[in-house]
Amino acid sequence: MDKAAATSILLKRLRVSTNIDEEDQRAINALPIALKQVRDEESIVSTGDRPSACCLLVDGFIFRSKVVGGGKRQVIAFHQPGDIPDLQSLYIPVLDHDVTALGDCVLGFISHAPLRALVRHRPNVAEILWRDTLIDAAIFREWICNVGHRSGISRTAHVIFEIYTRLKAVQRTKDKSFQFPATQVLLGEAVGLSAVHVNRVMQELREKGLLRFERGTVTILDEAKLKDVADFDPLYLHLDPAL
Amino acid sequence: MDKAAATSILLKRLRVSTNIDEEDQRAINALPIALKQVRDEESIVSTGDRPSACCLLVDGFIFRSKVVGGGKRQVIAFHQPGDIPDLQSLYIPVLDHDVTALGDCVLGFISHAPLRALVRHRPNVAEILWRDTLIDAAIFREWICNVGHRSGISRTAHVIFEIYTRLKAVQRTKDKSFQFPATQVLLGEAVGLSAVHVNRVMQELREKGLLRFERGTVTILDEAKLKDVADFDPLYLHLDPAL
DNA sequence: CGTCGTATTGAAGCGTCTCAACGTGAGTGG
DNA sequence: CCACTCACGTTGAGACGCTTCAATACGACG
Repeated sequence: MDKAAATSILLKRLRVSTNIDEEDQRAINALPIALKQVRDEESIVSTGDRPSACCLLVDGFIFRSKVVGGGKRQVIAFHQPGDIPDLQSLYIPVLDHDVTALGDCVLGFISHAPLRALVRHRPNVAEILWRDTLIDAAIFREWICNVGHRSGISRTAHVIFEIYTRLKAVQRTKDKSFQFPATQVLLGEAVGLSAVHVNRVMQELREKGLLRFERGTVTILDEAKLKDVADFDPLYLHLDPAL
Repeated sequence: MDKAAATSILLKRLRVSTNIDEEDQRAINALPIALKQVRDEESIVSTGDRPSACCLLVDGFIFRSKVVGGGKRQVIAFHQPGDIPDLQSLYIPVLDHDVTALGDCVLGFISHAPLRALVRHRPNVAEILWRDTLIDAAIFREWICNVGHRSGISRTAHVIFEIYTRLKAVQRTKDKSFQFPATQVLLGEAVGLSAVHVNRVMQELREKGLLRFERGTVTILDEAKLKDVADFDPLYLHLDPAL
């Protein structure tokens, strides 16, 4: 895993739009990226930090979380390769949540200065990055609905189906299964359920033949039914930038 | 309420940063804004729409919502004058939620074309607008925590304290009270509680001497205690752009 | 081979929901 | 100006989803 791999992931992500021209690509290629390995559960940036770089997730998973009254933790997002989980730090200096590695992963740090310069001089790139943060927000909105109005089984199915859909979009699923090293405890922190209840929900999902969730790998057994139980409509992911 | 008033609200909002220069202000002043009155509960834009303009809230309140399985509605945001609730439509063509008037209000529509041109030629303005959408996202994150991990009374206190804090920041509160024409049903849709339970929570908040919520006006009785019950930390609002 | 994190199971408790009834005030038409 | 209506707020009672606590099982790892 080297700098070229990181640049390639970034380019792939930005090139979803046809607006990127050769000049833009050259500028992106010229971007300095500092690679770093982090291990499972390792903190990347935390609440109150004022980072001077953004972090591109090159390989592995990341989650973002906030601490809610009395020390409980709410997971607010899961990220996959290609995502820049703290892109907002470019324009909001103080971080209002924590970013943590979910399993071992590879990061590429891009300093704010060159990134800001890129955004200033390459409006096409700026638009795509802005758009990326807007989709981030769209996912947050869906998560509000998820924890706000769906039942335990439905919301659990929903987060998993979301991850599945996003991974499939970048060819990171094998058949109907994918790696996802979250524990039931962490999943509970994401959907606002106790770990005990997540466990019961998982059993129900398994018994109903919808999915298996075991030791870091998820297998979708019945995609249509799962989507139905999850009350999942992919519109909010805005996967096709033309739409 | 005329176009000058709308432009003034917009300028005030954008000028939070010292980065805006005279040239930027001229460009903002030149922006065509079409005023429109809408009445309580009237739909402004809906899921699936492809708006060709963004809407600046000039006076009144707006809420955004999504429909969750089986017709239930989740309110995902409340907006106040100066906000542009559908700014994201500038770069995400299809809307993934509904935008509705909360009480009668005055809107200023700004077409995408001149807004995109402004963003292209005035990077200072682009940054502030981008920042605005990032703060929007920060508020969504906090709402996930709210519905995910807080008790009924705490989450209800939290939304109200958030509105209070944001209104105070733009001098739209009188002493410790402000206008807010939401019903208990709508509030329930925002915090993920039934209307019946919101009612009971409101009684508890009143009995504890924390706040009164009556016919469109909210009065904060004990700011410190309410903040405590709400588990409220204003960091996520990023009110001071210098921080 | 013991230890520790994770998954699993059971049972009791409670926060919130649902249903259903009733109160209240504002607006409307006769 | 009264009677009607309707939306909103309020109250009570029973049901249920989920939590908490506590104990056990399992598997990875030093």
